[in-house]
Amino acid sequence: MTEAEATAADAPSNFIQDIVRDDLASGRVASLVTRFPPEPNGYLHIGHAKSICLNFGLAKEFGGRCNLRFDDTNPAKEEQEYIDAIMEDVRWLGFDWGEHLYHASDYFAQLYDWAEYLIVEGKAYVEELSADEMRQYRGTLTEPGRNSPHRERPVEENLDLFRQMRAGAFKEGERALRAKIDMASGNINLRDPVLYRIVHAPHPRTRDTWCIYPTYDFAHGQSDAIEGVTHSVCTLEFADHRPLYDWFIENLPVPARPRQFEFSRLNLTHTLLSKRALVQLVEEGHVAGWDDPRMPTICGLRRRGFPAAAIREFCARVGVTKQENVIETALLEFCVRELLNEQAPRRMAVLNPIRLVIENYPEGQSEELEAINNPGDESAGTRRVPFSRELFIERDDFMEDPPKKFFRLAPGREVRLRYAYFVTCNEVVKDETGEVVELRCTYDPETRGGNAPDGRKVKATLHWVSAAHAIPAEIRLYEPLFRDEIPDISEGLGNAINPDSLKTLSNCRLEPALAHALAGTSVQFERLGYFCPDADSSDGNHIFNRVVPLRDSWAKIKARG
RNA sequence: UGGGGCGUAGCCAAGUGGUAAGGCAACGGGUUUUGAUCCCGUGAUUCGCAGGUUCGAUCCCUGCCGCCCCAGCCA
Repeated sequence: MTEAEATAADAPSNFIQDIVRDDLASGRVASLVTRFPPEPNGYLHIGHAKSICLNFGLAKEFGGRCNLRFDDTNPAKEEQEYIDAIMEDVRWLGFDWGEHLYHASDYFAQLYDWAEYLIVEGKAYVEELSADEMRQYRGTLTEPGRNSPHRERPVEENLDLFRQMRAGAFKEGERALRAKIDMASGNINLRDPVLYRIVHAPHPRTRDTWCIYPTYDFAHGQSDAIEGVTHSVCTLEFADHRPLYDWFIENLPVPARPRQFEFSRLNLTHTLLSKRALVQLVEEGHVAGWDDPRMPTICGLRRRGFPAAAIREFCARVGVTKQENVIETALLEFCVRELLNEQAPRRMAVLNPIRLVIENYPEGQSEELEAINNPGDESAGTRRVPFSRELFIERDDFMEDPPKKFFRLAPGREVRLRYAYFVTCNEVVKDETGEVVELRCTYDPETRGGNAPDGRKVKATLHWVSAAHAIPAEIRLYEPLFRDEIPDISEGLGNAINPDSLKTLSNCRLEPALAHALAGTSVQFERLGYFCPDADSSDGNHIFNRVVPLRDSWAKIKARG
């Protein structure tokens, strides 16, 4: 168990854990069964990760199980592509549903029978009002609805009509099956909700077996009951549906009595998590795709280099309540740094190179210096880094006329090159535009490895690469996709988007050990941040994503002035 | 003006009758061959507001205020 997981384990339990514990203790349920029920009409995002961690986490904690169930009741919107992507994402997050992979479509026959049962019981009827007319009859939030003129059809007629629906006798929208509950209910979900609608579209799994499909309300609770789900955990916006969920459970001969519990969904600053907004980002071309590293999708986060364990830790830290919340992205980044600090090997890379020539180091000579792979983990070992007369250092690490608090390299100043030598800047070479293009320095051979035998100290340690040995690379720096904490997209996405969300640096230099960095594995570029090879990389074309920068107190000092 | 949910620090979040945990962020200080990590320290005379009950209220009662969700044959 990592330190991070220990922290999460020590956290006080949330209200759902309390409910489960009580239900198990009282014997109301023998063992826990939860489910994660995505609709395969889009990609999973970090909000789903919270639900996945909750449902699978509960099952693991209490020795129960968690089913993966696709809520595939609307073939007009759903696709196999999404089903496959969702399974990949859930697995990547570290969860296993074992044999328990289900689809609401597995239950279409049973659901159909239950619909007829309701008709026979006089609790459902075939509607032939149009969607528009139904809206008229439904009333408003403050006014009760009126009964449909078809509400009192005889059972036989309803049965006949419903069977005709199933047989394909009608076009979409011409008929619908409705529950007969209460058109005057304050809860609009109880005003004779639609149970079945006609959809003439092939279903990804059942193909053309059906042309009528159950609605979410008619499918979800019954699916839970069929699967023996004991605790059906969903987000707050479904709380209004609970009375309907319970109505079906009470009025149908279902094999079990699942119960629904609601928690508040995750919101994150500087991003949007609604499926609609995410689709729009992709379709309008604001990002390169669902897996663009700026996207809050699971595949985007994965490509960016966020470890699954960091996402799990984040989900554990945000808590589970019924309170509306907007989590600062700083917490997510903290979880990523916490884990990567522990695990990521250290390397040196220069993002914005400036040449540094050591005048008293022999031309043509080079040597290898030993560097520690992870100062917090001795078992990570060491590596050798080539050093020579001409190096590159970070442009930000030199100032010709530095302010008081800047203690990196400057004319006449001595600093340490990490794991190498002390160097002193003697001369600044500029081009015709006045830009600094080269630093002429001398080094002290006695400081090999980074320590002065005479005990003299130096204020800064810089990262560097040997010019002749370095490998060129492109590095992509990411900033939040949206300018504001809570994006205002009322004028469209364009105005809300951060124009600097992606900055591409094409003149970067990496130490040779980075030539074989593994995809999906992050490394720390010392003093800069965590980086991860991008999928766009190819042989000889190294591309890295910045997962998250290191904390930077100099940046704060500089910003204050 | 209907129904449902929620109000504890900048952001999360415990506590639910005995005198406000913890994390993130922020800000100080120490260590440091990463201005990183690590360590130490600093926050609520107060729990949306107003009354009431009580020796005692964030917690119980009453009223008020604020925010979110619901009028798809989407989920």
